[in-house]
Amino acid sequence: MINVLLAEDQAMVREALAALLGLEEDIRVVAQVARGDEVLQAVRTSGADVALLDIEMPGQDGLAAAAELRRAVPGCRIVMLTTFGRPGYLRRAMELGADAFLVKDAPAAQLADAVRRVLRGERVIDPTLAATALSVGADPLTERERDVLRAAADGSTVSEIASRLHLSEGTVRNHLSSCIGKTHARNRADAVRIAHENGWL
Amino acid sequence: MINVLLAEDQAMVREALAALLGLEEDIRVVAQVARGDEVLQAVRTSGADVALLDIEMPGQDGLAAAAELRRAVPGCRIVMLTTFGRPGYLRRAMELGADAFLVKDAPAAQLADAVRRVLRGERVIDPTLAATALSVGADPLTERERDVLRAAADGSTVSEIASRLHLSEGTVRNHLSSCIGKTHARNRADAVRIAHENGWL
DNA sequence: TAGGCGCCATGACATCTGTCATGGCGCGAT
DNA sequence: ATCGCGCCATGACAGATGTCATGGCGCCTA
Repeated sequence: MINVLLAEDQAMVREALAALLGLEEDIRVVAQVARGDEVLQAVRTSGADVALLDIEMPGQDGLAAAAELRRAVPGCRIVMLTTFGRPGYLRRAMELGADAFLVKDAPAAQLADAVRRVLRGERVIDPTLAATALSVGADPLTERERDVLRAAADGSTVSEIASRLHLSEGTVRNHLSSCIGKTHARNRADAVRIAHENGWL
Repeated sequence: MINVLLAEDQAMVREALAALLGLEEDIRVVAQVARGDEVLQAVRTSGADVALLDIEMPGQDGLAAAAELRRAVPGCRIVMLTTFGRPGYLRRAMELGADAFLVKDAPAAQLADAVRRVLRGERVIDPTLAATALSVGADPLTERERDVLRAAADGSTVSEIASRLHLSEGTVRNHLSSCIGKTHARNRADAVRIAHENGWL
């Protein structure tokens, strides 16, 4: 019997996935959480063999939760399950040591399949997604450039970003200009969009 | 026995929801589609009593599908099911004559509950969401302003938008300025964000 | 039929943005 | 110990953006 923990913030989706996994004879959902920062605790008390982690979650995102889990409970297998097949997500998940990466677009049968396979020591990744992730390349932005671009993502002006990050306006403009260049964007908003789609923010 | 059609583009979520509804004694999922433009056809051939429609879907969004369905098969109940509780979505769904509006954040039990209730002629809406939708007010943008703002959403420049919509650059700037004023935004990107969050795009 | 409004346009203006050159500081690698 | 690079900053410039006044056209409504 495989013990699975389910981490997903949308209650209806989470419980639906639990119902789906419940149909399998050899799988049992032993814990459910809605926040990233509750994953570790729940894995410990439930003794789950596999953690199924969504990425977009409050508290702490699924990638951070995976990193924490990998350190604290190395024996627990990690399956990332996300709406968005952003190349950067896949890359970060793999660097963190996740065992599988699934998108919610995939047929439901792949879920139970992935759970069984990671438990046998296999790693499960959509080949198409892997290919695009490799072709897109790694995040070209520096730490600080990411900070600034994130701060610009909601439509803030340069002066607002500058005061929020305690920088001069010139520095903010320089960082943004650099982001625009590195992402091959036409302007700030375009750079935000591209970075977002690639999973760099 | 209640016959339900499920329209949701993410296969894993769709099949999970089907599994969830399948646990109910009195509910049967008789059709599943992944695109908005396949809803009507599927309702007709399956003879579903209730259509469960996601909003974000390829082909045609769930709201358009609901409008089409309401006209062609008035007897079929409509339950909107969406990730985002955007006020504009709720408002449009209600104006279209949807019978229920659920967000995926809600507990799973509400799904089957809503299906049963709409079949008894009730309308089901989250009261909190209804309150915010009313307080936010209706979409203040004109048809054309929405077009222009949509075209600006991907970070396009004024000249690109102008040529795409066959307008002069001045007109585009005027429309955008008007959008910024009506949404109380600080600039174009902010206006896009606000309109998006409110479900106006 | 007169007014209101959406839509399109022009021109002028102030401001914001994006780019570039330049330079200082700190850190890690060769 | 020198080089490269991330990081921060300044100043200057061109071009993009946002605002405003103004006006024409068509449509609907009072």
